Amino acid sequence: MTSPIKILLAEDQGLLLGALCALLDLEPDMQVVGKASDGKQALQMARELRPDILLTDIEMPVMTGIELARHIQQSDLCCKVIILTTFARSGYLRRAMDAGVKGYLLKDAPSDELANAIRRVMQGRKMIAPELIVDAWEEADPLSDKERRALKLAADGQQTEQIARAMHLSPGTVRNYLSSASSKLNASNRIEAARIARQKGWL
Amino acid sequence: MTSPIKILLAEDQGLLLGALCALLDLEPDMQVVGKASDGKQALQMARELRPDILLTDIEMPVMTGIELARHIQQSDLCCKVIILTTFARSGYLRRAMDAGVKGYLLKDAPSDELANAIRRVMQGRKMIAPELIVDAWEEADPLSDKERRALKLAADGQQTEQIARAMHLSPGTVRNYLSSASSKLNASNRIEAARIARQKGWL
DNA sequence: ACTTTAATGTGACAATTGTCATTAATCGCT
DNA sequence: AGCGATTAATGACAATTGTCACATTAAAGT
Repeated sequence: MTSPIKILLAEDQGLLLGALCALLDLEPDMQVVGKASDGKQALQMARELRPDILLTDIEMPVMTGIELARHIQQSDLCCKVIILTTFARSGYLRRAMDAGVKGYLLKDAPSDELANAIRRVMQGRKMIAPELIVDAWEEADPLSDKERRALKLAADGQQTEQIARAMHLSPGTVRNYLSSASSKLNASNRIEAARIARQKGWL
Repeated sequence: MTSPIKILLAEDQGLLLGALCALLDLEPDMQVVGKASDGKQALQMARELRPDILLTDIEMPVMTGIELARHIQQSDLCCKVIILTTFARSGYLRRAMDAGVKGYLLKDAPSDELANAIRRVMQGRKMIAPELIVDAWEEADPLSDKERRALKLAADGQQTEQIARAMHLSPGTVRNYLSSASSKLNASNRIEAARIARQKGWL
């Protein structure tokens, strides 16, 4: 047997970070070499520690897991990124694959599968949570950037006037954007549109 | 030293459940005697296994952690319940205290604090996440039941007409409820009202 | 029996939102 | 310069929402 698989963890939820570390350290062929609680920190540690695997959450402060994966991909590090997230959203998966990740797992999965997934990825395979494989061939995000931004603000309860100020647009234009977003998503108002978009991971 | 602290875990996120188990089993004075992935299952296991501590999430399928705590309290089990949740919402904490829980911790906390918190609770202390202690003396939930229900549906993007049908009320009445909810929460529309209510844990 | 109180409904009006057709300005491209 | 595409704005109108004053009804006290 060769040297153990060196793993770097990135997860902002302190408890899960520590617990994952305990879990993986139980595996004789793995070794957690570092723990980061945001994306930026993880990137820096990856450069120093040269892990084989970077296991990261998506939603983290400072830098998201997706951005992190993109940076790793563009660097000279030969570190395989595995995403570990709560959200079974097809939009996230698509963006993650574009960023070159090797695995996309859900926190819902039983914990004993994790170590195996890591080993498979080390062998060069890709591991995608089964719940998502079907979804993956779903529609692409139809929203424009402006539509997305307006929808986000609307979902917070801001009204047209305020959204317009925030986006440096006229109220009329904002209503146009929200209207077109709604029609693209087959929603009957901005709130429903936001809900749908969020559920698909487009928001 | 006496026998180890017997712990039952309830958590629907499979990965965290397994990882927590690994983490706690590292402590020499603790022993995880059971793992449940929903509230109902946890209640049944608590009756069979008689753990000293029940460590549970709030948001679980079938039965929430709060309901679970209430059942335990009303039973003859002398099992101390500790809530472990992502959400720093004062409403949740209040309801949890009413249900007689002995601890309320956040998943954000560093993992090494968990074992200590459990030991403290075993000694009869109460452990509340510091972020929440300030919040705890905040305002009580001002919403009526109908207001809450209407707000929930509105937050989904349903419009007055549909909400009215769902609640067997006239559209006018629904608008009245939403209006009064908004004014109670100092919101300027139903969406903002829903956002505020959700943030406080009232929804 | 006679208030009181809470829950529900109505109607009216203003404000906000949704929809659409049309126009204007800007940019890249040939 | 001229063409299409993109982005932003306008105006008009209908629909939905927010607000409030005011019935109506049915318990719940006293």
